[in-house]
Amino acid sequence: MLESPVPTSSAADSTRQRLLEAAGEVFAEKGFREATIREICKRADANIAAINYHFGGKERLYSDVLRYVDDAVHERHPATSPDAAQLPAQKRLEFFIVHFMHKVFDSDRPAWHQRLMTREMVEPTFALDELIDRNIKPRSLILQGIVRELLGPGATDTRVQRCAASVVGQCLFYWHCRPMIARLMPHLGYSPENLASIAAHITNFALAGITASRAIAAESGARS
Amino acid sequence: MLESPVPTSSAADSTRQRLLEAAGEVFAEKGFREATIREICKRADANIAAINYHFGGKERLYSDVLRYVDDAVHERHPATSPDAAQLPAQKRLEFFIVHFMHKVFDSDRPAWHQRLMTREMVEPTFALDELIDRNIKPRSLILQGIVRELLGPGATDTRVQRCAASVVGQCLFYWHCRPMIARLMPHLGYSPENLASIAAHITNFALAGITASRAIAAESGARS
DNA sequence: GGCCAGTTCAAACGTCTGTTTGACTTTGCG
DNA sequence: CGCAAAGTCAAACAGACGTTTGAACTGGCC
Repeated sequence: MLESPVPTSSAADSTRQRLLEAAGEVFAEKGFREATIREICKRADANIAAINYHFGGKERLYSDVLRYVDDAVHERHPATSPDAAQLPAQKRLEFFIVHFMHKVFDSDRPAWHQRLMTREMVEPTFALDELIDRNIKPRSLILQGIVRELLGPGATDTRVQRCAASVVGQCLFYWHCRPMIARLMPHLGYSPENLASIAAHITNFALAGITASRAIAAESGARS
Repeated sequence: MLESPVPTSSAADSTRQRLLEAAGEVFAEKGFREATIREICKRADANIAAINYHFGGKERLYSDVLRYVDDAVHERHPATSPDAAQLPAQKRLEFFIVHFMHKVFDSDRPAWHQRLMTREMVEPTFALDELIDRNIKPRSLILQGIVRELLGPGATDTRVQRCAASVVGQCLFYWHCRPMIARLMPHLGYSPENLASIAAHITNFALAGITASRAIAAESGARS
């Protein structure tokens, strides 16, 4: 109502849009259960009944918000660089890790995304399966492709997946354990420089780990 | 009432004890907010008012449960082997990783522990600080000691902490992202053999990563 | 027995939740 | 304009929640 930059969206979408934004904030802060539609509506300057009118209930609002935020954030943060085909696997791994870290710690509007995802991991809701098929699985396959190339031909799926897990696990630790890290190492912040430095560490660490895994595979393969 | 193996505990502790056990279960399953004292009391065969009588409220019950479970689990799963002093750092790292994985995926009674800890990470409560000082910090220092030895003299604190983070991050990924892993790689279970195999992978991966980090430190140190 | 602190119990309280209701206003179109 | 559909709003609803209450029961001690 106050602003409608995109003329194609009807005026009716305005409250709907504001509700989506406000709900993203509140759900990320409080989680599904602890978030109240009263607070969401207050932040969106909407009436309580608007949620049931536009979304049909709190649950359907939640899954709509999740889809909305997930798509927005995956549009902002690509998993592969445009010229990926010409880059060696090492560079593509570096690109993946750097952008993964930036996606996770993006302090811009869709900062709720990672919070919402984390909550889905702690207590999956009806909305998780769709998210995985839609965005997580494709990205997982991209990473596995990179890792497979680094492991060389003949690497088993299990080995590829474990190495990929080691990559993502290193990145996500800084997110998942933030409250603990903040208390154990208060000096460690998440400035862009720090993020880049951490990403560089993870890349080196992972490349060495993958190379070692390749050597072990070759060794046990030769033995058999 | 039905059983009191330790004669020193008075009969009055019986309901209190049952409430602690039941509350551990329910809090782990539902989280603090979504867990209801009515369900806890039903599982403990106690009256609703018992919680306020014995603990003084839901919040104080929660922090008592957290302390209770945390101590129990850290007693079961040591961070260092008894003969640690005589073992090389590689072996101590392996021991740490294997037992860390077992602690996290312990399917016995205190299986709630990791769930409760994860919830504290997603939304820290008043109880987190005490837990960190009591159990997490000492274990973190043990791991940092091992890593520091592997990195060699002169390793900066930052480098030590990042390598330690890479170790723990790899382990916790399998826990934190369980719902996702279950959907992306349904075949991957958490049997003891699988756990041991994953621990072995992480150990090798981490040792190679730490060695590489040591080489980079030496290189940049030599350059300056 | 008489007494009292410790403990249990069913019932009720006040508050907060998501949802529904029915009247009201706005919008789009002939 | 006239009118139906779309949207908004304050108020009320029914249910669940944590907590409180006051009476009933338990056991040990004089």
